[in-house]
Amino acid sequence: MEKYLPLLKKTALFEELREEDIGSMLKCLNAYQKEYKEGGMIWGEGETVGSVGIVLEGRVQVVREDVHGSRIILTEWGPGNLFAEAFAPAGIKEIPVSVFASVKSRILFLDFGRIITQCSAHCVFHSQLIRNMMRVIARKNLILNQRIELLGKRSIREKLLSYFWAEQKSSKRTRIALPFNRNELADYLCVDRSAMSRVLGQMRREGIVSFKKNVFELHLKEADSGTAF
Amino acid sequence: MEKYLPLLKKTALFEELREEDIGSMLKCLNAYQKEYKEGGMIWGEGETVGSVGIVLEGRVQVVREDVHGSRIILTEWGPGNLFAEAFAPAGIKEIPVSVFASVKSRILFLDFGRIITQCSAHCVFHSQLIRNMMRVIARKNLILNQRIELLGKRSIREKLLSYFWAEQKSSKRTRIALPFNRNELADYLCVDRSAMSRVLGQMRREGIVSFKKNVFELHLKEADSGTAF
DNA sequence: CAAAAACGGTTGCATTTGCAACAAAGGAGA
DNA sequence: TCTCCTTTGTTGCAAATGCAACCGTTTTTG
Repeated sequence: MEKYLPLLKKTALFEELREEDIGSMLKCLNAYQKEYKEGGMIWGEGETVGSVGIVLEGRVQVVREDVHGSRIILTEWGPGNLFAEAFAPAGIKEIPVSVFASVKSRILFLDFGRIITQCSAHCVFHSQLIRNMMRVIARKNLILNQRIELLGKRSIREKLLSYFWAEQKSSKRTRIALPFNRNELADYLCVDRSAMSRVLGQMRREGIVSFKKNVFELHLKEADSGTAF
Repeated sequence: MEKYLPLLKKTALFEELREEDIGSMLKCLNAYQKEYKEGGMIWGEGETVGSVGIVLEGRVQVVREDVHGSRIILTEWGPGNLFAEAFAPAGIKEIPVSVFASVKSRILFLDFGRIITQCSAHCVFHSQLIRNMMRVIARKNLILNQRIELLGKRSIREKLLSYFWAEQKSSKRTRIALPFNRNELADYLCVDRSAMSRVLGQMRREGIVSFKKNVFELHLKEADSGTAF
């Protein structure tokens, strides 16, 4: 466990807490780890969930399957990120989504009830933890709003560009390694894979992106977007 | 103010608190009201916001304008609902959205800092208030996820049907009065207004919806959806 | 009351998209 | 190495969508 303390210290949930305190808090939060292989299901739709997950290694996808079998990737998270943090505080019993490990992953689970309940006098960090939890959920809220904006774009091209810009901005690199293969990217942007492939090909021929496998490079600044459509 | 106490008691923020306590809490939270006329701007994109809003009367729309001028209605709230509750806890200074009153509205503002700060010993309700605040934000999180799912639908028809079903389910009526005119509905579903109008016309001719102005009736249960596409 | 603005529907047309089927390329395992 | 399976790109085609323009109706406003 010690191995992951530096990572945990950097997560939003443990912000402003000291590394040496986190260890003792984890016990207080009934923490346990579990490993998942690629494609392994962490939670299935309809399950009852009372804990939050933190990605220690690997990546997870929060997914929802339509009645018609069409699949949408709601969110995707890598190391240091929390997931399923909103269900318990919202009073949701059966979660409306499934969560998968998209690659071999190691997940840390924390008892949600313990996070928001002031335990005993000696655990003085709880109020900080609650504040942090609120911040985590609030930030996720903003991320979801950005996602809504992305999905509101009218064309595949705009969705791709918006997504690339956002990734570029957050990673601060021009070359970005997407956490998706083409199928997953299409499910994330909510478009048809082959149609997306066609648009990607057009954009490549026009010289505004280049890519190889899941590594993309954008030869267009956001400021140029006026010329892109 | 007393006039609105019954409404406030029913809001998620004051859940499990007694009506007579809410009055004194409002002072503690620096509460003040303001009235807006139809179309009045409550906050503009880029403004600094440290308070949360509660709709007392009327309706508000949280909106974001694209660079190209295309407009998307992120969320829409009526009496009893909170808005802008995520910015302050997320540490956002300049809000990335605008908020309008879509009809004549009366808004109650609460100082966010005061909500999450344990004030003094005599205000014993604060921990309940913080728990409630977390629940509010978490629930909104789920609502945003539903919105993402809606926008993930591939056709205007599916978006319309999903929206109608959701409205029907939450209002528990077959006839639903939408809080949108056609332009706004299109901006909410992120589609072209005239294209939407065309699809609505088709659906009407097929007999699966009827509508007059903003009152819609759906002659199709969700279970029938297999036949609808 | 009259003019202006807002609203909602319609239509033609070019483009985009979804869908299905197939082909090429790459990887994993026997 | 060969085979099988997954991934990615391509293509034809019908259908859906965005866009722009226009028109009739309703609502607002001076």
